Amino acid sequence: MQYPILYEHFNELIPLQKDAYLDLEERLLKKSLKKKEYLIEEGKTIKYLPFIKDGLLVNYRLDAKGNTHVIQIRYTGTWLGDLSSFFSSSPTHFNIQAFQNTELLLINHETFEYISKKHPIYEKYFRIGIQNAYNQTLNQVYNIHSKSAEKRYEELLKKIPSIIDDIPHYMIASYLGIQPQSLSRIRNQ
Amino acid sequence: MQYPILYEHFNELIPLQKDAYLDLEERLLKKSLKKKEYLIEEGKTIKYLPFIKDGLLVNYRLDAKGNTHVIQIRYTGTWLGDLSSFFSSSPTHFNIQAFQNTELLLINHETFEYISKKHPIYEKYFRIGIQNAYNQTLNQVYNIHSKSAEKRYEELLKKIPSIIDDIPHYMIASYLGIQPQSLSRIRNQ
DNA sequence: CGAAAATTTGACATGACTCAACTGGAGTGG
DNA sequence: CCACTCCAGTTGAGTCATGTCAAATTTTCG
Repeated sequence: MQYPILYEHFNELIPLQKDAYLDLEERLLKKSLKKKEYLIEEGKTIKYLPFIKDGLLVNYRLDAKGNTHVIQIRYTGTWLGDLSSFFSSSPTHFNIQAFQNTELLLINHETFEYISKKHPIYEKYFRIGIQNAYNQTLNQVYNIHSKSAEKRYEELLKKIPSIIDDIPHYMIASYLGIQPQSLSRIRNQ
Repeated sequence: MQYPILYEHFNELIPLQKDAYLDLEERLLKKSLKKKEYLIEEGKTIKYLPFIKDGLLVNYRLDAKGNTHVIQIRYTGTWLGDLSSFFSSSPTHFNIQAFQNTELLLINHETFEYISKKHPIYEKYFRIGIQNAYNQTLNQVYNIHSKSAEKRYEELLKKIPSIIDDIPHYMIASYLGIQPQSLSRIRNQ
């Protein structure tokens, strides 16, 4: 087994037979990103489901005025791509950028088709994984609506203390839905 | 076939064999809600996946101060429940209320287990359905971060012109993340 | 070291909130 | 069927959190 972190990740959701896992593992593609490099850029069609073997990815969208809006920040041991673009082969609206050197494992369409047909448990696995991501995002909407920027910042820091050193502050500000100046003032207390 | 709207709904995502559909249909439970009645209340554990056969549901959360925050508004032909509570048998944080008389079709655990084992295509169907809901919610986060309350209101009205007559304005305001007074002022132009 | 990028600070503007009062319509009971 | 009550919606005045614009400072990195 080459990637115990991925095997563990599956097993946390549902028990996975080792041979079913290995059947996937040997078909995974690898990709490395250097700091500041992009995994996904707006307008392209996404061909992979990316798992972060080690590193850090930030997902943002650009609005009509060219301002960036960070939607998601994900660390080692999670997935971050664009399911919609991958499954419908349509151009993505997202930009996903690494802010540390990052190692990825990729599933392409052929492999996805193969493993979900051969081992139907994978379809269930992806259902649960996406369901968890959906719940997180509903929670994100609730947080934006119910809490001040300051409180959201505090909670983020509590959840991910290292974040302040991991990515530029203007990206954290954007994730919180505020300007870098405002984050600076919040931090100044 | 008793509920062509549900059959259509499945078929829009992936082709579904009629016998597989009927196998589900005969196991569905029915539930009616009168205007203002609740489908889901905070603290309870959700036992069903609810499909809106006809009507309108609003999903909101209460914060520490007791203020309500509307997260989702869903009409006929869609699902709205709490997947997390249903699948993990944990108490929900959500309140889901009908604002018109509403007819629901319910899937319970037993039925979910039965149909997803008997017809594995359903697991794929739910994966895709949840994936679409997830994408909608990501889009919601992007909208909150990138657009003014006024613009979000305009876009909501454009997407669902009838909404202003369907539910109380204070619920629409909450969905937009603003106070009823602010919505009133926005509308006054 | 030096240029470019990121962060901070200051001054001022503004969108949305809060509190309070008022208006209008829906539903209820006599 | 009217009178009353209650709730939703509106309006006004003042406040506050965050934005905007501009400049200064600090950090990063070739």
